[in-house]
Amino acid sequence: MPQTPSTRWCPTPEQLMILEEMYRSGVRTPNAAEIQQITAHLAYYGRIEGKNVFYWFQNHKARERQRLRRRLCARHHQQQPPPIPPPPAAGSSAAAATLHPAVMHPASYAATSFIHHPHLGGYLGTLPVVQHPAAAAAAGGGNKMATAPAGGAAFYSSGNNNSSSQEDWTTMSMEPNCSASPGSSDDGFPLPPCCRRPLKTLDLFPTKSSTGGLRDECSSSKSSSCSTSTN
Amino acid sequence: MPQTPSTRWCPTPEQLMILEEMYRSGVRTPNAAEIQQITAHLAYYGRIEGKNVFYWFQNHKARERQRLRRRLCARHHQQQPPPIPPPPAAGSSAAAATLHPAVMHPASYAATSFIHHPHLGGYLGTLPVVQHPAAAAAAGGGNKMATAPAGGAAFYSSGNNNSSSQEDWTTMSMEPNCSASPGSSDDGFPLPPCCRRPLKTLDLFPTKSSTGGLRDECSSSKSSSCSTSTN
DNA sequence: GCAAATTAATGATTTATTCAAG
DNA sequence: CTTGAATAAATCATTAATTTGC
Repeated sequence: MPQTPSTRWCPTPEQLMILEEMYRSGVRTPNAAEIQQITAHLAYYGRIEGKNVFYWFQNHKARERQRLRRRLCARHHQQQPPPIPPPPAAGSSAAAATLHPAVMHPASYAATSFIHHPHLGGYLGTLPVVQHPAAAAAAGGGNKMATAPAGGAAFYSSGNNNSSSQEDWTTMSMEPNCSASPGSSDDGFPLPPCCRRPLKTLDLFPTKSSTGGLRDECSSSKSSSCSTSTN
Repeated sequence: MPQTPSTRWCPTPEQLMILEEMYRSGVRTPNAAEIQQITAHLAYYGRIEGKNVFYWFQNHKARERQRLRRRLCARHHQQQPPPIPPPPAAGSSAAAATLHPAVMHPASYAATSFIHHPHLGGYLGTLPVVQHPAAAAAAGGGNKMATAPAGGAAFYSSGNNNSSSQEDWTTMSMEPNCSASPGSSDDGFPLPPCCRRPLKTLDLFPTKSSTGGLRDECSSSKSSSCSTSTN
């Protein structure tokens, strides 16, 4: 085995820099098409797959939030506010810009601001800052791709029986052969936009408790499941 | 628009029956290839996509567990065990079989029992009961498909800018053009099986608190969570 | 008997948690 | 310890049941 078939992706510094820049620019949950673009561009700097990009944003978002919570909680506990409350990544006071209020309507994403960053000249310029993946639903493709969007992550099953898993089931939308809701329209299912609202996507500090608030995090040992209060 | 372009999949009774039968047979997290098979077969009874199958198993598993937890908790609280603890769907006393201990090793799935059910003559017979998606990793494909498995769910971004999102990024694994770990092996990435163990997958009753124990569930409050409150 | 209003189920997404590689 | 990868839990949102008023 020549060059260590590492099991997991090791982002190169360039890749990382670009990703972080994008994150700071507001990209949080790129959809399939965007991930594809990003992957293609980052591939110039080293091996990378779409799922890596997806996971990176997923993890980065989650851990940023986690870090913030932990920090906040610590401050709240020991009354010792650290100098920089929420320093996102490498930015100035991008705290307000890092995460948009997320109250925009999905339909507006399609035409949302295009970012022009020095580091990412021309690249990010072609990538609309889409906060919510569901946004594109408003665009409504014409073919089945619209119905069966594009693919996803999670459940990266390493799917390979020796069977033929060439095509991707995520994009597979089949039509009935006999009866039961005769979806005859081949290009049918215009996918009624039904513009999903931003879903909430709790920005950083959900106001709605809903278990997703700020669980323990701060309680030194993870065992104490935030048992201090009501729970 | 002829026939109600419903935004979400409405399983036909036949589809539902088959799915439940499969679930009862032990199928919990089919991998991409299996989902593809299932989808293809179910498509005979009505429109269906791969993601629908994925989501169905995901939800069914989660809600079965939830139901059990809730029930157990209720029983523990009011000391009044209900007559039929977990009557899954159309099954007999499948309670014990509904949820396997999930301690089997992934590698063993590949050769696990093939099911022959009266209702599913010949169909389920061709589908190995794979519990954990990672199982197939042991089989090891040969090409890039092995590296970028097959696709997933979650983050079904309805991905369609007007851009070209034809191909799926989930299967997209790119090679560097210049340097940085020149993954030259075209069929490379033997994908070291590294058979993931079931992850713990807190079976039903996690012993490790970790917040994921059995939160409220049973606590009367949080009623309905539907329309009356929060929203 | 039907149709609007409510409630219960459940399909679809997002977030949190966990494991393990480096 | 950091972080990529993966799964489970929580949440949102829509559809089907069910109820209620006429």
